[in-house]
Amino acid sequence: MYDRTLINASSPGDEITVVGWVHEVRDLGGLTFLLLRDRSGILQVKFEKETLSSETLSILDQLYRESVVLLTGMVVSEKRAPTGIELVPKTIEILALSDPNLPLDPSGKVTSELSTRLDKRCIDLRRIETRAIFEIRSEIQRSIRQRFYDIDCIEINTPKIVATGTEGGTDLFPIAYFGKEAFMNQSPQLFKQLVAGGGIERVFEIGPIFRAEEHNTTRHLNEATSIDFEAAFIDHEMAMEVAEDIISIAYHSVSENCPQQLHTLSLDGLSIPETPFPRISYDSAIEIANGSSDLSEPLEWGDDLSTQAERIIGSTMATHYFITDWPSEIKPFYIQNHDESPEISKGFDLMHPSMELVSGGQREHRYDSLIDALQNQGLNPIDFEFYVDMFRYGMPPHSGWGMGADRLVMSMLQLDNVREVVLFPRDRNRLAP
RNA sequence: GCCCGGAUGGUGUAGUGGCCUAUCAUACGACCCUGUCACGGUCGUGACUCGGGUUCAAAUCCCGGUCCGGGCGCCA
Repeated sequence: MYDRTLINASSPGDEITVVGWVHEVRDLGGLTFLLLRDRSGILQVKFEKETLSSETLSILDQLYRESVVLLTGMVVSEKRAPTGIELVPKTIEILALSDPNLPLDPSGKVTSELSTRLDKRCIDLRRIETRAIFEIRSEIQRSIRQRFYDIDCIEINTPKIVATGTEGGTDLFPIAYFGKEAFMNQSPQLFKQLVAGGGIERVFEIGPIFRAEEHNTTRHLNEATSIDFEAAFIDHEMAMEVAEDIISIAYHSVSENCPQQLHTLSLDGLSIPETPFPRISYDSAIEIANGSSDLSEPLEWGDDLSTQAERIIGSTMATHYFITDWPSEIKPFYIQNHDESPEISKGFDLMHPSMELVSGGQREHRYDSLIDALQNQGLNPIDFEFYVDMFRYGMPPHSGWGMGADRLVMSMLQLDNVREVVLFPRDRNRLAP
């Protein structure tokens, strides 16, 4: 559209055309500085009034912050300028005028509440901090995708409209489907198993999941992005190795490729968690929690870990860690149990000190055991026929996991609300934009 | 689902019964200013979530609604 030069690619002596947003105007009287912002940075433009035409002066007068302009001119070296260079303009053209009453301040002089920022996300995206978050999120997904390809995975897409839930169907969003009962899928779980256990063996998917729980926390959403992995002929131990490798590669890539964005977020020298992550059993997790005086209610074997318990264990571990050997009864039916002690499962969780990041395990691939497991959890195998039936035709041993992409970004960037890392979050009361 | 908290100019805030004709910052307008970099200075514009109640008097107390934030449960 325009043959333009990016701000960070312009150097002294260049005759350039730049386009972008008016970040700020500083009128000193005879001299006016305009700070122009594009996706690459901010450039100071100098207007000396006595050299300007009345036309240019009147344009300058209408330029509210966040208006979009096109400027041509000469880049000069100027040590008094913030970036060491400034633009001496020849022409200025307004591409889009902005209303002066901005719904939030992209220059960051006045802070805005998260809810205001989410309501006006388009304007919020003009803040360099917000942009840094999504640039990093993209790098995380790019590097993870790359790693999956490197370990021979195929990227798949499974349906988001389903007839039945993963673990029952209580917390699903019902939708109208030509007169039939249907739901938004809460997880690709069953489908990715069918693909991995089909002929493809190694698969991954990065896609949306939907949960209808009316929770109200800073780490839950009703629409989230899940990074799913599933592979045939690997056990839960190997699946854990893949999980920690994926986390590790994400940290390394961001550290290496996003120094500018990390700096913007005051995260210079991002610390990279060391692998392998410690593995602790469910039993010792309970022990750690119960050994703390901060725990208000002691846990009994078979209880799920409370948020408080998770925090206590997290601060004790002080790094990413796995919890293994969970009681079978609190893991889903598709998780395989240890043959020698069936009350213990081959399920695992990968925890960040502040929250759960990954849930996975070795799957039950034996038809009879799977039917038993379904029934033990009060589910009707008939409801899962499309899935269960396939286990009659040579389902290989397989394992996998699902990782909360939003939580990965949130925990890496030490943000206190998952909505910060989702462009247009869906929560209990937010459905737009 | 249970529980707690909040709503004041465009934005972010101060204000716990009369001192509020409501503070400050930013924004916007006018004027001054040729090296700002959160530019500065002077003046100005602009707001109490809605409905009901208590009171001589309500932004402030009470009840209800709406909207929002958060904790727990559960999970990714």
